[in-house]
Amino acid sequence: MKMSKLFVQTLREVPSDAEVISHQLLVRAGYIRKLTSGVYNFLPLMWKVLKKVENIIRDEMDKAGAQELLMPFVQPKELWEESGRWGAYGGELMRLKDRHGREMCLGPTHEEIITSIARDGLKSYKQLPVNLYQIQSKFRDERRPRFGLLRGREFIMKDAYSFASSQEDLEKEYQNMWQAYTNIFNRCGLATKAVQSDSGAIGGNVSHEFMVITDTDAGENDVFYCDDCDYAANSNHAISKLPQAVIDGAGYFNKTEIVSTPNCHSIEQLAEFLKIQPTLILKSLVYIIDKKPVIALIRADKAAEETKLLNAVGGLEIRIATSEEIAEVMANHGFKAVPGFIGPKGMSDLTIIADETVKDMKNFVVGVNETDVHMVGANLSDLGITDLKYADIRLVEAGEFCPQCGKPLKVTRGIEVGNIFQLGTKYSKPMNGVYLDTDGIAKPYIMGCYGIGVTRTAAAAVEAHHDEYGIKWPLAIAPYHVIVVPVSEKEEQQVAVANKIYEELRSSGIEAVLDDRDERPGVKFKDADLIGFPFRITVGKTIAEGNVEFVTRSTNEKLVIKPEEAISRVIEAVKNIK
RNA sequence: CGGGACGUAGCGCAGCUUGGUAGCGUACCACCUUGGGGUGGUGGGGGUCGCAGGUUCAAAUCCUGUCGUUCCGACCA
Repeated sequence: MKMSKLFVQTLREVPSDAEVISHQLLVRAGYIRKLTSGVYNFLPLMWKVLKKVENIIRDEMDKAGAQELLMPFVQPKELWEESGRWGAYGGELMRLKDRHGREMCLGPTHEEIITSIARDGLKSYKQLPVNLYQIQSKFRDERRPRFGLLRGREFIMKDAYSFASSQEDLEKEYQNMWQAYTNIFNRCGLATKAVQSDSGAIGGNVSHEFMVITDTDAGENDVFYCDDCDYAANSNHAISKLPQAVIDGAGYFNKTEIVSTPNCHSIEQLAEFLKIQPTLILKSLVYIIDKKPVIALIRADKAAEETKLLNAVGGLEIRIATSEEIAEVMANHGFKAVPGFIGPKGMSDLTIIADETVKDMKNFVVGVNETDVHMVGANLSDLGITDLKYADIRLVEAGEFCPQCGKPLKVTRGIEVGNIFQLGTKYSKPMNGVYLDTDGIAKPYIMGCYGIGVTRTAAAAVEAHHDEYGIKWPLAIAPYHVIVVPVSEKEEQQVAVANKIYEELRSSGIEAVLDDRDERPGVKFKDADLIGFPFRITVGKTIAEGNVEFVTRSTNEKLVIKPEEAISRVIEAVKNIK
């Protein structure tokens, strides 16, 4: 491809709406263009990158025995009602009506469709196990699209679904996909960590997320991991062992009584006022889960993790209550305490979830729904709670100890590029996706699903590989392998040699660009760095000695070598990725 | 969805307070210049000032509404 004809417009300035580096660079280097919020045009350079990522995925999925198909993007409401998700899936599901008023949605994922395909075709245990996948655009009407391709509304995803007749076969396929994913991300030049993750409100099934570790804002997930063993988990799923703490207030309080604690609105103020550790305080939080108030109790030096709490309740939507809503809950129970003094007392008609940390607390401090006082030396029996459910709803913090080996946990941020999930019969059961087993009995498929964000993977590669000048694509997913740059279009010898190198590269199957623009060298170099060609062959004044300059973008290492050697280095590198 | 900010040329922005010819940089076109890290100059093309309504002799500017974008909090590939 000649640079003069390549469809790319580079920008000097950062677009005002681009927050993270991958978004900024992909726009500046002419890969993407926003159409509307969370929806992007993939321009020719981007499309080449995406196709390479897709083809790596295809190759590994096919090797792993999966079969590619393609399902529709627009889906009928009826299937979603069968699975129960028409109601359960929130605002992310883009719903629309056709001209006859039939309700449809844009596919955010395809469990319903694949299950309907499977139940038509997979009738016998003899046909199982099977793994089917597609690579396709998805649409999720995100509450807040941001970070460019990292969280778009329309994005390209590889989604695979496996069907098995036993849990053992499912687990075998799960491991199979785990290995395929490891291969895929390695080939894309991305180091990933597989971490345990939350698997949604329904069912306690197994799932792992593949995270690209980037300690920047672009990593939206907190990942806790242990250096001494293989433990790694998303913050919404992580567990930990806690260090020893003072959790019995017997030495601090002689008896159970109500004491005055004026203006102690925060845990810090209260702990300081009473001259105790926060570990002796029971914190009471009010959440709104599926529109109903829920009381969460936790030792006050720890924070609640909302996804865990949501799962403990079995709800779909969670948020912290506003002060108005707290006032309303108080009023409904005959209290009028302000936040800071609320507690579970007299709230037994509400769902009350207590964190595991609460179990061992004794003679603690707790709010009793009366402003400016707390009960000290209290135990749960003093509060008249009749119904209490214990669950782990605690947010893990760095420095707590690994649940497997007891060493301190570390935290980092990660971009989730893939996820594997043991679904079980979550969809096959309600949708009547069944096969006949050896005993002649119809049984639901035991399913798994496996996703990779294709567009997100490409963006994550930019997050992981760039410098102040631009992108440093891993060779396997770069739009082109090499750019050949004659320094001056006026120098006949430079132009002639550059042309010859370019033609030789092309005839060797190398994806090359020739920068034939009549631009100053600075412009050409800046564009080459920004766009991120893995190799640059510059033909300049050193051609007088028969040499060219060979620059490796990943390291910015510069060599002055013969043209033939530059060519063979590129050919060799490209051979090694295939 | 709640809270803040912003909509003026492809991109980045000024102008608005105090109403009166729509500007700057960059990108694009032409010519000259320069030729190893976004060279310098001259001349050009390109804008219903997000949209609608209102006030006014006159609205980018003031008022009302609306749509869009974006940042901060709860979900996910």
